[in-house]
Amino acid sequence: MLSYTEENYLKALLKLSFQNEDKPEAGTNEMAAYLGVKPATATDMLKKLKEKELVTYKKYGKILLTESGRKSGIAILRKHRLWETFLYEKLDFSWDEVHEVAEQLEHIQSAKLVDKLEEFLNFPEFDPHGDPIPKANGEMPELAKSLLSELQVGELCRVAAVKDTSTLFLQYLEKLSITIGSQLRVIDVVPFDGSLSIQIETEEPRSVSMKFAESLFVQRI
Amino acid sequence: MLSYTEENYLKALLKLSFQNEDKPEAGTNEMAAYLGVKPATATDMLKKLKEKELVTYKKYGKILLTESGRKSGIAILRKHRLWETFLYEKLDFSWDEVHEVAEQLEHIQSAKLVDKLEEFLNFPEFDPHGDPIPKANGEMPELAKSLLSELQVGELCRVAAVKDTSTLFLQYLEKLSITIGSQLRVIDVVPFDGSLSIQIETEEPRSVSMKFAESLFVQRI
DNA sequence: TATATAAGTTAGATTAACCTAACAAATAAT
DNA sequence: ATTATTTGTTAGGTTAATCTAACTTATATA
Repeated sequence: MLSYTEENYLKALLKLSFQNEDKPEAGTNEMAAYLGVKPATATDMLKKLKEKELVTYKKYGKILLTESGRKSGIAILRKHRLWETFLYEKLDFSWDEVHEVAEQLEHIQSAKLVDKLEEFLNFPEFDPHGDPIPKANGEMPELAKSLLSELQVGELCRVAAVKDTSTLFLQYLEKLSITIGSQLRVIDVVPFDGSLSIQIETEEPRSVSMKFAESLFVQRI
Repeated sequence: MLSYTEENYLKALLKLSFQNEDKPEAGTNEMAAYLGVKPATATDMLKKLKEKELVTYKKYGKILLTESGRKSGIAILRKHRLWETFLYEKLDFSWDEVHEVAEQLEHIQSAKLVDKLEEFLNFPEFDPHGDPIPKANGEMPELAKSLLSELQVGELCRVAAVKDTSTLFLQYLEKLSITIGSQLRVIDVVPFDGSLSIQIETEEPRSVSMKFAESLFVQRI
């Protein structure tokens, strides 16, 4: 059985492996920063995780999840995203409130609970942020995502997920009334600074920064 | 903020205070036994709780919740029972499966979560075991107590309290191994003298007098 | 009342998760 | 290639929650 903390390390490693797309390994400092602990602490924990064969790692080397570690990580991510969906859909939590609570709920131990929760929610494929919810067998529904910044003038898309999950960004989205599924059209692109003018649903076009456009995953339609 | 463990001590103390009806205080060994730790461990923790003014207690003396400690305990009990209700009603957990998971869920920190959960469940007054769910303000719905003599043949109930507190009656209860919480079923009623045949837990049915049945408060389940 | 038993405390140790400070290795910059 | 910087490790310490063993106080019994 994994401790609360061990679970957090595995989940962090998994998330980092998603972030760093093509290189799934992470470094000690990266881990420590992500988890808000000191590097020395991460080193200690990584030794323990290695002992339990959840990560492969050697002194001064890169950290990688083993198959078993990945499986555990996915199970936690699954719980996290199912709980987020529950909070959002059933308990009227807003987009930016779900994460913090799901962060606690993801550690509840009960196989039955997770599966029943999934059933109760009607086997959702994506959480409120548009991220895929792993299935019980570990598979993840794939979604053809592009960044908003990659679209051409005139293209129409649907908001699929956020790349940046910071509260500030989520609150900004809320202010713009953009949610998962919102329809956007790229009206204009300013090559000078990468900013672009977009139409949200049927509203008046408005300008957003390149940083913004690089933080939003969309699906072309 | 209270730690997971501190919360458990407060809840235990509250539960023990319910159990020992008219004397709400508990002893170190009692606490330790209830929580599955050694008495020495309980002593240490009680000192800490005293420091935080959650219990009143002096060396070799009895342990009692302060007002603040009681409030915290009730808040945890509230969460526990709301979660049990959720598991039972929404996720098809069985009666005996809910406790273990609720034991974990009760420690999730989020005022909003509890209140929204309560709303989602339609402000239930009792949990699946028939125990009252404290309201947000700490009040407890009184359980509708009936006299055993008011029940119909076939009805199932839980012993809630005694009306007669005489030693003779209490000793008789002890002999029958009936305590608060014992489950009884009315098997038969004899109109002639008001005596009735009851099944105590899963034992063989036995006969008791009308006087007996009029001295025991029960809760229908 | 004296003593035996039960109840409770203290002291010292352990483990998990964290820290700081000092050091070592790897990588980047001149 | 040498140095500077970044990255990672080690050693030693802290805190919360637990333990065992030895001790003390309170209560029950003869």
